[in-house]
Amino acid sequence: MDLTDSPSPVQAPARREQTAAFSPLYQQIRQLLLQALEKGEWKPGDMIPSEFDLARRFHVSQGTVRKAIDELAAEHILIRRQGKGTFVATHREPVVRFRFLRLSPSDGEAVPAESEILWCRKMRANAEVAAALDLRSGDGVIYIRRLLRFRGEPTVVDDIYLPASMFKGLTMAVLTENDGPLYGLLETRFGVSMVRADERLRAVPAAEDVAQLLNIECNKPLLRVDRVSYTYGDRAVELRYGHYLTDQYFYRNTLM
Amino acid sequence: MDLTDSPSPVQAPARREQTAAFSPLYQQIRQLLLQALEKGEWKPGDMIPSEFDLARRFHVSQGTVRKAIDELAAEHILIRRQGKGTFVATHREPVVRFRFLRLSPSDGEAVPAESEILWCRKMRANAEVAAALDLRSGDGVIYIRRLLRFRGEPTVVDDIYLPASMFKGLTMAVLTENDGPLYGLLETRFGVSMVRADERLRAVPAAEDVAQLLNIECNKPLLRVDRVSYTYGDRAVELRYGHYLTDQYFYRNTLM
DNA sequence: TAGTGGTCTAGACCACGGA
DNA sequence: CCGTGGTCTAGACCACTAG
Repeated sequence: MDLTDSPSPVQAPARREQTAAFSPLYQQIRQLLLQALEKGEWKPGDMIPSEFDLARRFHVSQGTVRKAIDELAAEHILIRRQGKGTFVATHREPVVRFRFLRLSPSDGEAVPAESEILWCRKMRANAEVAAALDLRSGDGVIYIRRLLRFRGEPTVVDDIYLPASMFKGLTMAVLTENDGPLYGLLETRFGVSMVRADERLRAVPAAEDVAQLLNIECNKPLLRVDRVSYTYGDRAVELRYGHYLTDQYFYRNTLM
Repeated sequence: MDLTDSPSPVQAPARREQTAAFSPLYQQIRQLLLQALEKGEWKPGDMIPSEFDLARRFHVSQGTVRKAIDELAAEHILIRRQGKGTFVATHREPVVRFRFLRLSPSDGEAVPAESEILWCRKMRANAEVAAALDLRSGDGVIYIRRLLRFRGEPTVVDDIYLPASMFKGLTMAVLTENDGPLYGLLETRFGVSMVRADERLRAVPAAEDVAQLLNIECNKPLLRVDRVSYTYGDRAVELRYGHYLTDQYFYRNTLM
């Protein structure tokens, strides 16, 4: 029984100042679970302890742990499997990739992307990149340009910026030998899990270099997707400019 | 105490066939609540009965009602307000509109849209419209074309198709005198609440008529948004083709 | 002060997966 | 068969709002 997290349980909610910000027990448990994930106590794909074990560890009831896990499951940070246990989500599972790559074919079946790495080099962050990644201008970043094909058709050009300090050893060779999703690589090799991303979409004319890669004429309309990805604790760890050719594919979204 | 919904409570989950599809009590309650909403028992903006009242009505515990309401609140169909009650969501609240109109300015503050109705006429559904709205080709639909401006700048052209049978009396005059959101009008005047929408985004060159309305040159890249909106029970009730000018605005999205 | 939603508990039992 | 998550209950108490 591990008590290190809370020698005197967690802050008892009963005895608190009326004026203090009220934080329910299950939210505190949620934070403790997030911290454990951040520390790497459980890795993507791992099963975490059972609800009763966690309840003992945190000195709360199983129902309270359950509610904390409910929230993390709703955020797709944890995944519950009845009869088996609760697991740390991983981008290696196709169901997760599906959430982050939102291109679907206008007709026909969805098909896995074929990725070709065109560039990978270290450089210094300009003001825009630095601002997005919460770095200082001039800090080291890894720049990756890649081309995605579906059924052999060039469809997406991605320009990706990652903080160099977090991904030491990420080279062309490493990227090329990885045949799964990029986020899967970042997870297993660097221990960084992407949990959320904000995207901004615009229609833009194709620049010359992108047009060449996609085998289209210059100035043809492309869907440009600017993405900032976050890991636990809302820490931005990736800036990505995507150019999507949407003749045969579309970006799907559900409003609720 | 109203028992009409369930003279013999709801189906007791304890005594069911192992092979039968298992539906937890709280899901059955959720369905009953949805049916009540669909019947119009509570209108958008209304407060629904308290959790304890509903528990008595359905012969279940308050906790079970609570879980049903939790789900409907997560879907933004109901809205909980601590200390006040639980309310039926309405598109008149700005917080809801914000979820369905996802354009944000590249810089500066968000600003309300000014809507100008350009067309409103009844016509017959072609195959594409009929398929999207689950109608037969040739069924009556109402076609609306409108222009949205932000700070006076023409930014969005929407072509909207609605089943005529559901929106009898929806005319140019009705649309013009309505100064709130379209979905608010459909709610209060026709009792149809939009609960969910699926969108498909592409980059396309501006057609001539749209370019004129947006005051841009022909073939300039536009973000085209095809939307199908649903009311309770996954019933499609609106097909909308939007053309967004994304020079000063972008479509925002969060991946989780 | 009353009424609403929100939290937390303890316990019983069911559904599911795997040994 | 056991261990996991999933459901349901009853009851106590807290937090928020409004009259």
